[in-house]
Amino acid sequence: MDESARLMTVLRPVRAGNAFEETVERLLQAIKLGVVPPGDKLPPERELAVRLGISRVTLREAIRALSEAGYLDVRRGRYGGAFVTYVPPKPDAGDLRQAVKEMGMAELSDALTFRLAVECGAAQVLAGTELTEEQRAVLARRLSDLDRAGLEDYRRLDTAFHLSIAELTGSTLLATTCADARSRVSDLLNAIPMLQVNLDHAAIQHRAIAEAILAGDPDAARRAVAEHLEGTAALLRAFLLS
Amino acid sequence: MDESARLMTVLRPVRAGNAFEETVERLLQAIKLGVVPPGDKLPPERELAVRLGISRVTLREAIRALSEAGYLDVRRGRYGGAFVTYVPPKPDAGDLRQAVKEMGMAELSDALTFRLAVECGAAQVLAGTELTEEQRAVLARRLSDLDRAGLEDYRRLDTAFHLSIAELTGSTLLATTCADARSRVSDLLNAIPMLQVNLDHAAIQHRAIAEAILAGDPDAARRAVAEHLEGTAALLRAFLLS
DNA sequence: GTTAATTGGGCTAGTCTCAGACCATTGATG
DNA sequence: CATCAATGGTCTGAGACTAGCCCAATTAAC
Repeated sequence: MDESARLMTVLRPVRAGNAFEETVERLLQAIKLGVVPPGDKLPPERELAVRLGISRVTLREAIRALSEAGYLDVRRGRYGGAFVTYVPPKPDAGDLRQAVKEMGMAELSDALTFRLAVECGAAQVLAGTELTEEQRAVLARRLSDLDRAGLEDYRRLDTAFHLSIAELTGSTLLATTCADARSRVSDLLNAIPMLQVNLDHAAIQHRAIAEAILAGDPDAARRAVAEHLEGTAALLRAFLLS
Repeated sequence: MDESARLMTVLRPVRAGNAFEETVERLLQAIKLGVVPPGDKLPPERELAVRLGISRVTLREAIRALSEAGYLDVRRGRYGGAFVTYVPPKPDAGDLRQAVKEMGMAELSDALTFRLAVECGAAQVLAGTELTEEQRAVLARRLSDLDRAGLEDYRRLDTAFHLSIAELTGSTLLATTCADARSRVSDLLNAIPMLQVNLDHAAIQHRAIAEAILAGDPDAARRAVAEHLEGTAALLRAFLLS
């Protein structure tokens, strides 16, 4: 609360790391968020390097690192590419404690608060928008995909549902921010055991979120998202103490 | 709404530009948000370079560029430094149209949506928190500073009030995101003429925001911020058409 | 089989960026 | 008026990053 708190905020590091490190982070985000699902491959190196705005050399270093770490399987030749081999580890409370330990409690709390704010904001904005039939269909589709998901695909489709809300606002900034917020907690979410009672509960909350948005009720949308995310956060704390 | 919208979102450029360009952006943000007010100086080069995580050479290039552009006055010797000379230009509808033209309508709409979402999210989160006496005092202080502000300081203190809300949540991520969102529209806000009737209106809205937060009412806080920002956005559009 | 298209693998010369050392200037203080 | 601490100004050698080019492997299609 210092007068110069804003100095710390604005005059923070310009770059989070070198190009190699940032590229690894970004690819890991694509993999862990399920943007490129297991079995699919990344775009060709030349194209990907252009998209990411880095040289192919740097991109290849990042891909090699992820390949050695077991996230990718790189194959040469036509119809080759960097195939995603990563599948989220089975939920485990030990992994969870380990992940939180590496992260630190302050950072965890920061990440959870951040996610709560931006996802509530996105839902509220979307609920306050006149939606086209196509937009409504996309949202409904994501919800039904999630409802029908098996345990294998649950996390990926859950991510897809949540991120779709931000994407449907049409704001690129908001979409990237929500993706960033989600990826900061994705390892933790993956470590939470998936009990049927919790899944049922989440399904009801997801439906409430979609309905509030479709009904054009920003307050209800905000409340529904807040309730859902606070429930998830509580679950996380519970398994941390177990 | 394409299935691969998420590919575009995640596999976007890793870096917004080279170190020099990003540093100029960041310093400009500090100056335009009033984090370093006119007449004050930036931290010494050596210290600033460490904070920004860049070399002194690169930092000096950025400072020289801003100095040549008239934002800074650099003086040597003990008690020297890079002094901020920038004062926001007088509001002008022509400047506004010019700024919007450079920005593009799509980007403008993105920035406004983004700001709406993150600032509402921050207010909602803060309202849902048990506030200490110190936190309440900071918020009240920022509000009264703004109420007593002259036209000279109005924008800077308005920024301070808005950013304090995010800072008080204790989330660094949220604070930096709100600062980023604000700086994307700060040139536009500066170009809006400050009519007394609008200032009076804004003062009432600011008070409503603070009261909702202090009362611990997330829905009211969200609504108050949304109303305030939508009012500002409407004002902006009005002057764009004038 | 042969071919051709696609994709990963690797090299090089040039530019950007960095860390660290040293120089030049200023002005408060004794 | 001499001193000295704080600050900007400058240089250099090393490492990171890039653009562009060509090579190697793979496989569908003929």
